[in-house]
Amino acid sequence: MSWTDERVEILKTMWGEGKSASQIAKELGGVTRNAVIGKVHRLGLSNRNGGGGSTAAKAAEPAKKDSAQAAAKPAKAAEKPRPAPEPANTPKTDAARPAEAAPAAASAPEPTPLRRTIVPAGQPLPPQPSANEISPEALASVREVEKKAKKLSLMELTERTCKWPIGDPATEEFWFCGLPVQAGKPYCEAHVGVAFQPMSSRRDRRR
DNA sequence: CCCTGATTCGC
DNA sequence: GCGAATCAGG
Repeated sequence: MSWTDERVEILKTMWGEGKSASQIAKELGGVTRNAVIGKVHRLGLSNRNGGGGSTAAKAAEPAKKDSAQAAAKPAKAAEKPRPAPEPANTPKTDAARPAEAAPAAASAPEPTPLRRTIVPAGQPLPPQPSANEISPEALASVREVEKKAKKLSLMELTERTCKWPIGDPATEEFWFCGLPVQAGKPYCEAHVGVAFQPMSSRRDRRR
């Protein structure tokens, strides 16, 4: 497979939308995520904004044995042909909402058939409409997950099993989720969702 | 172990 | 230019 204009465009679009290299590679087919990343770099569009689950922009410290490329890239800011896709958004409360939620929502398209906001390639994903409150989806997925829980005991927990407790510790009805955790988090995707709340929502527990 | 992107370097 | 291997990290 070669990087045809079409494929490059898909790459640019998806990368711009925050898709991961592996996702893009899978989408394109015939290439590995390494190839995608390599291409991304060669195209000069590496640092995309994100934060969240992004681990990028960490290796700024070469610390090589040989003095190959001392000063890396002092000024790389290349303008992107992507004008602020935010026409007239008027957040009443605003309160700086970077993109903390975006990656989380786009990180698990496979397992959870939540909202599959497929964007017809062509134009980048404009705003990130889905303001993530607690989101009924999150709660729903938690309930869903609890049904699929592996019901692990304390002793069975490992570093990569969700440690979300389910049930009442005072009864027999108690176990841990046990599903695979996402990154370095203690919980699975769904439970991370409810454990790490935006600090919004949940405000009123109006019971 | 899963995953992420970054970088290097032979091709 | 390409991308596997490697690196660095969550």
